[in-house]
Amino acid sequence: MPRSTRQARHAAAAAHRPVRLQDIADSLGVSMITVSRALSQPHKVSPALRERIVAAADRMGYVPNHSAQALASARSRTVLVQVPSLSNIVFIDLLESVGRVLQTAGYHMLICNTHYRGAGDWERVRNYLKHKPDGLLLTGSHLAEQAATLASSLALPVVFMMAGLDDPVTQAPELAEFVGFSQVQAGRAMTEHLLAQGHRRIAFVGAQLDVRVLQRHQGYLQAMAQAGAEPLEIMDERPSSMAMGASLLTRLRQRHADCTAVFFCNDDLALGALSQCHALGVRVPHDMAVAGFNDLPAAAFAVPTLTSVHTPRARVGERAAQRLLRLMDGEAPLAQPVHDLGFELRVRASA
Amino acid sequence: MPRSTRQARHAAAAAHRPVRLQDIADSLGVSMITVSRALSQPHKVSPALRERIVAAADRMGYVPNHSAQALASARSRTVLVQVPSLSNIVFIDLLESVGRVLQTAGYHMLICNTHYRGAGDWERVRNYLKHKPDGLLLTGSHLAEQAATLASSLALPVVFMMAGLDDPVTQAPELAEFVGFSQVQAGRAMTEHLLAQGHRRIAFVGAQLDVRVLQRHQGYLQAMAQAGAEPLEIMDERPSSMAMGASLLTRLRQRHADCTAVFFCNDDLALGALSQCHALGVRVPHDMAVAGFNDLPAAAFAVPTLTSVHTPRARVGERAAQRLLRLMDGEAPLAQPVHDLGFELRVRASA
DNA sequence: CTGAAAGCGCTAACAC
DNA sequence: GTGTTAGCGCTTTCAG
Repeated sequence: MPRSTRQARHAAAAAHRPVRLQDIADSLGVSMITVSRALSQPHKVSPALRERIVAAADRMGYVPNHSAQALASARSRTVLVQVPSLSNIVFIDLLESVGRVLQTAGYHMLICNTHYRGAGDWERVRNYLKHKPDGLLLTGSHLAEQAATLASSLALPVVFMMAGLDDPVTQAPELAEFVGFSQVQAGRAMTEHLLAQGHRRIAFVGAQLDVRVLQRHQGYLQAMAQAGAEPLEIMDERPSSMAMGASLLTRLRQRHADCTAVFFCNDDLALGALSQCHALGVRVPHDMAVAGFNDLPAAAFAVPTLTSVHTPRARVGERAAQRLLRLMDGEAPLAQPVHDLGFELRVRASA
Repeated sequence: MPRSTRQARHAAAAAHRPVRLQDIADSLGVSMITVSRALSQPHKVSPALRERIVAAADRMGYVPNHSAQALASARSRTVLVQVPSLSNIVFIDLLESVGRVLQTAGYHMLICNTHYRGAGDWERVRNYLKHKPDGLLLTGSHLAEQAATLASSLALPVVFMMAGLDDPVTQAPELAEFVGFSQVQAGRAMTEHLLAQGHRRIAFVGAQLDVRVLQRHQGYLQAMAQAGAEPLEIMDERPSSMAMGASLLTRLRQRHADCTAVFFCNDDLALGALSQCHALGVRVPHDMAVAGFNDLPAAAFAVPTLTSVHTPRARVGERAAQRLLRLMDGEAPLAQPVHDLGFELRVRASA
């Protein structure tokens, strides 16, 4: 930092130095610790004094110093929440509900966006550990192994969201639980729905091939195999988007002209495809049935309305946060640490 | 905390106590401060020693304690970012780009979701000040006044996002800048476009009436007044959504049957309305022209494609973060502290 | 280039 | 119910 800056900063600080506990204590002629208690453990201070202290703190504009609190108490009241992306509404809903629960409990949320880096995810998460979170909320079981080494050595509770239902995680941390639903079963259920409609030439189209997409794909394969139908797939690693859905639909029509139904790994792709069908004059579902996954708000308003799998994102976040709060409170993990919140097929006009 | 819990925690901590600078120093027979410097100001330590220290830190699994760093250095390397909602993609895009810039610069982001509380927003923000952020990124000028008192007394730099272009903020903090575009002008431009198409009976439909929506409405009113057209409005305080758009469209048709064009305050409403038009057999744009605002990805894929105003959200976040970094670095605010990043009309099929 | 001393603001533990 | 003492892990002086 340049010299002049430091001086300026110092001058400002000197002019308006933040109020500390000691300042309040001095102004009232009591000890600092009493002020501390009055503010954070009110029942330990006599009502009369407590009131005077709270009033003084208010008047003087006291703002606690979180770093000092965390350092002295060895509790940061902070939870590290990892998500692979902010562009996917699934994770936004997760963050929203997690945030609500944690906020109510007086915890703050540190968000780590790993940008779908896959293998590099852990490095990102690691970078946030310096904040000494009291607990971890992770999406995706691919972090389980590393989290295990870390969390068990630090005795840090972890809850995995949207994971652990399909691949019973062997390397999981001791203080861990899992909240989600079975992506495999969900993929399977949708495929079975399409089969039940009489379709045999059913394609699976995936993009942004992360763990969850591959699991849905597995479910698709299982259902197709069981029905003795030949799988038709288009898998593209590039990020998912409506534009991508439109272009994949075109590719699908070229590559598998006889295909009568398509199961997209998410609604963004499906919605883009729906739009492309309209543009190409492909009638949905008459010429081609289209299904998605996640049940975005837009699915029910598409033309035609989109058949999809509704996933309990908000409830996953809520439950995960609630469980983590208990674990951070010292409770032992449940004997059955896997919470299956299920999913629902939403059959609409497109398939 | 129950007694047993505390003991368990303590036992675990004793077993695997986190590595401190002192531990590394001891293992190498140097002083703690040298280790500190080797890790955070490498140029101040001889290359040979530095290398040994870094290796040891790595081997021992050292993780710095952010609270201790912040407390000792009086810099938290944390930025408080306030958004009114996570359900609105506008703010997600903002967070995404802000996050990218800050992460690169080694800052962490503390997200404060104020849930469109309006007047209560400041209380929420206040609650995060205990983390002693080095800077503030706020959305909405309604926080300017309170931020001014606070920030100037704390010498905290602030950048306002999506604000300050319409209502020259008088009470702004000294160390403040503004990044956004004129919502009023944007609302006006869209209305003028509809007027230019020959429409006279143009309605404005708003929901979730926050500052920005009201500003767009102002622009609409200005354009209508200038054209000598009578304004038709439906304003609903409830949260915005596609479902709400559908129901507001119905209400509009009932209340103003002769209306030929409608300007929705955002794309969510407009997309829901488009769907409802389809359901009601209202041909767009023939029977009714429909326009939105924000240019969501879905706008270009709607049927028919949706005319909207494209807003530079990602660029706003990026610029705001960049400017805040400079301010936190001690630079003086620009003489012209208002950054107008403009907007673009995206004329498509619906209007 | 390296080190010693002091202290950031707060809370845990133990008095009284 | 209130106070005293000590220390959390690190960085900032200021010395050499």
